[in-house]
Amino acid sequence: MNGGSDVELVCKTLQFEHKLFYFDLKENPRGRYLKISEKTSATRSTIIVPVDGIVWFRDLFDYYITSADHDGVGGASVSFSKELKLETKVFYFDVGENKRGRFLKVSEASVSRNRSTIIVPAGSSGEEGWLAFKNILEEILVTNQQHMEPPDRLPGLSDDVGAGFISGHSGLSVPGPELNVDRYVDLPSQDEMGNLSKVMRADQKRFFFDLGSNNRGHFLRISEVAGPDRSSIILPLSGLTQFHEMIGHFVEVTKDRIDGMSGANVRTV
DNA sequence: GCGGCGG
Repeated sequence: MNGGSDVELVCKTLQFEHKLFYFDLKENPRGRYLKISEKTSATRSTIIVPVDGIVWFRDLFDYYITSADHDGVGGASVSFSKELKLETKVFYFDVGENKRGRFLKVSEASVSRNRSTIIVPAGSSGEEGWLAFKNILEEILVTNQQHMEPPDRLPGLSDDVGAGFISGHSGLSVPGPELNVDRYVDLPSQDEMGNLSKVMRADQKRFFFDLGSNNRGHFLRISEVAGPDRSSIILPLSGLTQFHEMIGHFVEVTKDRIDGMSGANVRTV
């Protein structure tokens, strides 16, 4: 509801069948987001996607396009439902079919707002609608990365996932197809956030966890050190909660195999 | 000249 103050960075429209989709990449002090609205003559509905989610939307559309191709057209309607958790929101992707054709329903559920939904028709001869939609997302991703480097990173940590959009460096912490791990690794500028380092061992291996930051934002570096070699993964803090859930998932799934061993050899440096 | 079963 905060009208006006948000800057529009990119505006695109897609007309498909009798719907008109608006894509507005906008920015406000909390970060960037993509507003996607679907407009028909009587109806307008909107979902708000945090910048970091655009790449996932692109991938999901791609997924539905390719898996629909791979699958026979006609026949039983496939319903691969997926859900995408971004910050405080959950987006649900569902394919459906009725007499009008196949469609992809994307709905956003967030606290304190009623669920909003956009529905993207697949098209009559394949998945042209989804394809066109994906292409727009692609263009927006490119524009966001190339021409629109955010000015200055805002101060403050953004691992508070309850707070809404992450600040400042949003567009650059996207775990996109070309995540530049090297760039992160070689610009350490470490420890301006505190002494938060931990080490753990598993079997013969040692793993270091280090919070760090560079001009692109804050991150957690997890390194496996073997002799002179160190290999790391660099996790933007915006992904930390999701990472945690991932680990939790696998802990759960492998529970019976690792019972009694957890936590035995973790210590703080 | 459309239309999407959830509440």
